[in-house]
Amino acid sequence: MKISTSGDPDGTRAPTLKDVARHAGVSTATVSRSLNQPDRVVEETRNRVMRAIEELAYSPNFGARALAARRTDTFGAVIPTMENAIFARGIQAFQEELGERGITLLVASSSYRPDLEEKQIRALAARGAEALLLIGHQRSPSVYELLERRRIPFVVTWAHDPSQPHPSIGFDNKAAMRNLAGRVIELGHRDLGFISAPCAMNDRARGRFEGLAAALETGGIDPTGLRTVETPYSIENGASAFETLMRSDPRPTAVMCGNDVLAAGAIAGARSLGLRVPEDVSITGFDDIEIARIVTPPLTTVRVPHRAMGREAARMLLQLRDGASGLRSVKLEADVRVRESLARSPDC
Amino acid sequence: MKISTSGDPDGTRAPTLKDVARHAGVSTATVSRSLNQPDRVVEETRNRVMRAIEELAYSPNFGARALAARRTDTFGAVIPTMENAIFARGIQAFQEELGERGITLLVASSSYRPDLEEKQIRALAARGAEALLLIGHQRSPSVYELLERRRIPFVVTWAHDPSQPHPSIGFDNKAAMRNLAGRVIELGHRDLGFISAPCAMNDRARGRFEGLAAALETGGIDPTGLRTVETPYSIENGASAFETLMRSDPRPTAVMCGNDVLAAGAIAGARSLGLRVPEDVSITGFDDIEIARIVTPPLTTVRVPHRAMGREAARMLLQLRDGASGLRSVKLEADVRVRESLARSPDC
DNA sequence: TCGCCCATTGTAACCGCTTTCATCGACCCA
DNA sequence: TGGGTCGATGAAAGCGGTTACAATGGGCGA
Repeated sequence: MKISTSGDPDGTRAPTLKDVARHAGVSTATVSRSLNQPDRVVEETRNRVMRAIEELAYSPNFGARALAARRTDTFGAVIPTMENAIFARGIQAFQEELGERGITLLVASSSYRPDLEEKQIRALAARGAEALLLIGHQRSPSVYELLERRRIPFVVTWAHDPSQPHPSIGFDNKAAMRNLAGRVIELGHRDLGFISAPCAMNDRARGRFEGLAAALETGGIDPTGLRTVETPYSIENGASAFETLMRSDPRPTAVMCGNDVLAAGAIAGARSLGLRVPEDVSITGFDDIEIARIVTPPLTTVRVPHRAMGREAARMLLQLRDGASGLRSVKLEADVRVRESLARSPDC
Repeated sequence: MKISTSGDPDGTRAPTLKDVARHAGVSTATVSRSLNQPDRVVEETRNRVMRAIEELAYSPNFGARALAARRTDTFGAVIPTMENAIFARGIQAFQEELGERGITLLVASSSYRPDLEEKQIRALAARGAEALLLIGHQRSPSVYELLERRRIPFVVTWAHDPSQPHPSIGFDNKAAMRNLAGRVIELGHRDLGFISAPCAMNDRARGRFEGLAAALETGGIDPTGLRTVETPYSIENGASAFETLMRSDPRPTAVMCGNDVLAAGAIAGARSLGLRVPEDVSITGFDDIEIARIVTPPLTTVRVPHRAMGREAARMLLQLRDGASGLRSVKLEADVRVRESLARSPDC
């Protein structure tokens, strides 16, 4: 057993290209080529190298490789939360699409906090992310400036707003909510409650609110009668917001929620108040995540094109990274899914 | 405006330390110090440097920094899936604990596939992960060998099995399931169904199965009467497995599930078969994730110490990274949570 | 047999950063 | 006033890879 000559008597240090080269009796260039351009190395040599790699349990240092090759084959995504499944399906599709192209995805979450989002974006940039997926349009101009200056292509998802300057792949939150609210109103509901995510710095939440407001106007309902509670996404918050709304007078006959998680909480809240859904009160959600189908009764909600967004975002980012420019935003459809949690108003 | 002298007429290249140094009229060493040991640089100089950093929208290249400093301050975790919330809370706690120590977490998922898990572990190692969190004991010896040779400390979570050679932080899946099954049997259930995750390469799933088998034996019930379906975790699979089980004769009066996701599916399946839970059939889950409380009826399940596992894993890994050795496995408690989905057998 | 070409491999510069060591003054005390 | 000390800064050597370019030698045609 030969003792390593470079100060590491312990054997503690991870093996490097140089170690492999020495072990195989070739130069570092040959090892590198064996790994990256196998056909440029004659088979016998390559086998020797591979054996050395095996024997030393070598794996290349990603940072060093990225540094030398000026290529990371890494994309990033910053999503508001991983705690519930809102973004899971979309990110999964995004990842699958990238994986097929040999690209690794780094996912970070911002907890819906703009400052953390900026930090995460910087961290991903520092780690060499060559393109980024972001959620929603709204963020500090300094972030856009950073991305611009670092020439990091990005795409906004989960929203579609042609008035925004940045390319996006998503759906019209406002229109979707307007449709859904239209259905609710058609069923005779006049006293509505709304449980929303905090709208500050969340254009999706705001869009949904505006959609609801627009539907009220169209339906000839006084928008000042709308009771709204803003609360972060969670089952518990949904339940307690629901209970708050139910204490208002007149009591809502339908409670619409900014997403399915809040709506699931609302259903739980209804149960604990002894109210039947939808006989006593209708409840709607948004997103059509798995939870929507398993609560009792199943939720009327808006089906969001999760997987399509992820897939399209991947395609667009790949093109952008490869130098494409002037790509157009993609608008996907988000349609209403009627299930049992919505029924005619008991007041009718 | 001074034109950069190093071949980058486009300004395309991300700014480097050198650019900042030149812009601020100092050496690269000073810039580096301003960032990493601010007190070793006189205030006026530091301000100049910071301004330059700001103006150039500089952020350090992580790979290069790691390379030079031989430190990444990055830990990794490989979990089987991100699609449902099984691991979300634990990982969240893990991340929080690490974040307080200035450590970044990289999370990868293996889709319950050993080959992918190994690949992800290698990828994390290549990215410089200084310690790893893994789920369950069972994996190829070559993985353990790799970790050993690369001297990457790791900890196994979501399982506790003192007979295993590697340190773990978790609970006894078998004992927990045995307890739960004991309750079920006490309530008079004799004909049981079990919906399990695929047991191959999943020691947690197998432990749960063994716990159930042990409880049957203790209860004097013929284990060959147990109907089992193995299926990957998902609501849909839970529902169809439930329907399969309900076609067996004698029909189970209680269906136990390997986790809450399958159980939620089972409840949905019961609904679509027109069966009442728990009057016609009892259903139990495992994990006590959010979903357990919001399905109707709420699930009887096993409360898993998600956050404690994540927190303890972080602490142990920090110690291991800092050279500690001989740390002992930690056994946490996982106790039964009785809710309405479990009732006395209708056969009684 | 000689010379040329090309496939194969090696040499060494460089990627962006940290860190050791040397340098340079300013300041203090004798 | 001279010498020693010490804090601030700079020069330069790597960290572990990739790759342009050079060197080598075997095969082939004339």
